[in-house]
Amino acid sequence: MARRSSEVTMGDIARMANVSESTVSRALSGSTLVAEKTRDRILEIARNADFAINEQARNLALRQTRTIEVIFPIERGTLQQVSDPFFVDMLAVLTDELGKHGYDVLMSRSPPWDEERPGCAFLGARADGVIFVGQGRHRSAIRDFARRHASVVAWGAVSADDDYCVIGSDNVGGGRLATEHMLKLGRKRIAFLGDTDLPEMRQRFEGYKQVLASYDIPLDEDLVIHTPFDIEKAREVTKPFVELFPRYDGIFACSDMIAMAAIANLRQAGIAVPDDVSVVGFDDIPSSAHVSPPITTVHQRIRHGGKVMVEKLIGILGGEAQEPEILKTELIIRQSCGARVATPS
Amino acid sequence: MARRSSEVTMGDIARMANVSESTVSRALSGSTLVAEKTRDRILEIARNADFAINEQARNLALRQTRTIEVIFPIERGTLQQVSDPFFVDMLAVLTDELGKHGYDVLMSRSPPWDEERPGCAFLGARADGVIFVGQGRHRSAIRDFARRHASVVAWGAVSADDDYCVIGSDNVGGGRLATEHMLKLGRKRIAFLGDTDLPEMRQRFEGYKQVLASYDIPLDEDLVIHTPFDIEKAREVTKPFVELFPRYDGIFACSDMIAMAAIANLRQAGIAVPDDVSVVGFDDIPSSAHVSPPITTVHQRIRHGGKVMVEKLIGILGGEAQEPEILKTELIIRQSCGARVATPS
DNA sequence: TTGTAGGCGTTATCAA
DNA sequence: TTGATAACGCCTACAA
Repeated sequence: MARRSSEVTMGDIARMANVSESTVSRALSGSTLVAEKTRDRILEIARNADFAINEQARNLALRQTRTIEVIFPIERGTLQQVSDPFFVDMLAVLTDELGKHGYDVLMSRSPPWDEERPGCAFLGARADGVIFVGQGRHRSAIRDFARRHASVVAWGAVSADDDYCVIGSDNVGGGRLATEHMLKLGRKRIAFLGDTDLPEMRQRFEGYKQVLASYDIPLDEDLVIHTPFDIEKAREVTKPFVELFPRYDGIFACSDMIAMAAIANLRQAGIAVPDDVSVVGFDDIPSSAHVSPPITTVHQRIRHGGKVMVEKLIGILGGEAQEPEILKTELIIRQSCGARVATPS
Repeated sequence: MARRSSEVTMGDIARMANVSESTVSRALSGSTLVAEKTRDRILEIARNADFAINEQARNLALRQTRTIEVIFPIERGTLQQVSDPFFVDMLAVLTDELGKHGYDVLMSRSPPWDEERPGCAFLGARADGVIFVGQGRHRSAIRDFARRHASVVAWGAVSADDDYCVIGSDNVGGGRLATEHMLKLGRKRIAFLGDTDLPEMRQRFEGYKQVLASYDIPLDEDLVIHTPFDIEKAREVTKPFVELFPRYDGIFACSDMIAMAAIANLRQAGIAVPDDVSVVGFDDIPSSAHVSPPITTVHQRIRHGGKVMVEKLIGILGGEAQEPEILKTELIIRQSCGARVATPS
């Protein structure tokens, strides 16, 4: 139903045009060192022959790849996790921004060191640089990788001892915003839903704890629920949690998807959001504004973050050192935490 | 903060080990034509030197790319469109499946012919094959591309006159399922929300019309609303539409995101779903089961579809012709269309 | 078991 | 303005 292309090379075109390969190369690259007539003739021939340049060879000669590897270090099998709109948005931004700079995007779901060949530190210098979208549980591996190999930029939890360039949201601040918002609304017992094994979530948890402490509220371990990202699993995990009501009157969910799962369970149990329980999410994914109730959430500047990562990486490729950057987060107040505030009439 | 890798080549390793380049090559590729001692010594040296093989050169020599280009032909600027979980799920599946076959994934958001170089039919044979995730408004361009160049597989509306391998859902059937479900529940005036410029949506619209016809219900053009995918825009577009109530008592939305947007507007206008209006979506995205009300929708077998596309493409690369395939759709009944049915007690 | 030589398709340098 | 020629880094006969 479809055939391989005919693999015409510059040599073939050269032969057809009765010129040398170099002339063909010049004509195709728009060099001024070719007579206009010659160029036009060559282009015509190339077009008719369905010539497609071999980028591998070209890049080899030019000593470049013009490719950036974008890695989503996500456990295999947990497909749903990627469905989190966060990843898509990020991927779309990265693809666009890298494209503007002339780079292609090589997608990976596993870090390069998973694919070792004997003797190769890692499989293939197939990209000029690498962007990790999330560091997951691989921080030290990434650090090691960055030290030895390609230019690296990562999205995730920024910390003082990073020795590669990390860009990420102010998760601690975001956690504070979310928690404090509910306390100010008069909520007293705020639960935390998220996976504190992940550095970013741990930072959000940190912000949560800070605010509790500043309000002299002791941390209730029973209200800290280890909740995965995947909405199905989050739904399962939060089902028994819902029964703890009324031990809590507020929920800080580490992502909007988790917030949705929790709200679904609460509703099913006849617990009203926000009347009985306030909920704040994290991410500000597109649909969070359009569900019922619209979710109050901590906005992450994903678009901006993607742009910054690309800029930094380009900088690094150009030989400049780049500083990490922490992006401000912002509380988007909707209706899931307290009608008193959200629906002034 | 990160340096380029030192670009050690096989030649360097060879020199360090006092052997020829070919021996290094053999050692690294696990050939049996190397003495074990030699190999171990070479591997040791390579590892210490942080050697990373240059895949470009390797692939050039092997006359392969081991790369598949995955194209999401989505208009630039409409970032949100990609956020549709459909795309992410598909991308994740494709990445996994292609990975199993040893292929890397090159992401693109624009078709190759957008990046013409003078004289090149398209920029670069940078992949062994191409997967189009959605054909958008580019059908004839894709057809042309497929005829002349790489091995192509596409996701989208399957039609009899395709001359390349298209995989897609039974959209007509899905449209029928959705529409008929509401009619059977006693709804009489079903609205259609979607972008009929896109072939897949047109097929769903086709199914919708077929059912109306079989029920002797005339098509009411005012109830056919040209609605974009992006949830924000869908929300805007459906706002005035909501005011047409009660001219309709059912809505067939071409995607779950559109359904969500419509439901949000209905609720805001005080119109109850499903009591006043039934809503059926399309896609069965993960969150559709966890919003309120849970959305009745037409399930697309995305995972399966992705696998099939990869299998077909691999087949084509192996020289076998491949047939197009239409994937069954299934109605997932939840609560957005009629409590009578969805909540038996 | 190892080395030599030629080639993969392109670009760049140097002559002509 | 054009054409040899030598890279680019790796692979693979063929020879030793």
